[in-house]
Amino acid sequence: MDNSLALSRIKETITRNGELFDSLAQLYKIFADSSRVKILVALTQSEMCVSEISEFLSITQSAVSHQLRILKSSNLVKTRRDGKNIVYSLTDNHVRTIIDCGMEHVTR
Amino acid sequence: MDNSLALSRIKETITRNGELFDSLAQLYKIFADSSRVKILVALTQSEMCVSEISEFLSITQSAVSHQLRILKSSNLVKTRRDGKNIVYSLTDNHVRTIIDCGMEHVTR
DNA sequence: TGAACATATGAACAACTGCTCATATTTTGA
DNA sequence: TCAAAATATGAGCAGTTGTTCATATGTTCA
Repeated sequence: MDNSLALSRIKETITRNGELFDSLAQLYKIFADSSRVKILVALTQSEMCVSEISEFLSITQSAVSHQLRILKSSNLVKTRRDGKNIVYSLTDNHVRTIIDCGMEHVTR
Repeated sequence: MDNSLALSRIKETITRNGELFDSLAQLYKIFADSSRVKILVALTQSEMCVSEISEFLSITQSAVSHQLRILKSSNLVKTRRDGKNIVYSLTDNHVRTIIDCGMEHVTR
């Protein structure tokens, strides 16, 4: 059987949409770190500030802050000020969906 | 408002299920590379052998082979021999689901 | 059998990542 | 107004990752 026609169509798809798949990999890169995943999972439960997050991650406040900056610049979380605290929360429900989706695979 | 009770429950959840979230991050790490994503997307369309994959990725055959080894050892793809060729295909539909899920976010 | 083809493997390297430490910035409340 | 508290930022570093090059392994078919 000759499937070279199908293959060239696939090749075309991958080549033409290359940047799209780059963004996809870029998105997954954000979820590809244990600290960030835990932060995001926690935020699916409740908004919280940096020091609260630091409490259950065994990394410094500085490290948490660095990670939150990555999450914010990727538009996965947003902030609001509450006195001395900066309160972080998820921007939308996409994060929840993506985590649930991966969880389904991990716990299968 | 005092939400310290809720917070300690979240902290408990994150701490107790730490390894689970580690695996989740580990899973996403596999999707966090442009070459691997493109390989997986291609395989959602059709099974194919190493040289065919090399054709539409701008990396060497060796690099493709290295990536396929990662995908195989993570159980995302399986192989069968067909003469001189090793044909790769997805082990199940989880991969498709995860890609679709991320795609939804990227193309929104 | 042996040359040609397809794939796998190992070493080496540059680029990237996540962390800590030190310090800067911003806000509160006495 | 100023010390204390909360967060952000930058430099530096060790560990990881994706690639290439060279080469090994395995398969076909003349």
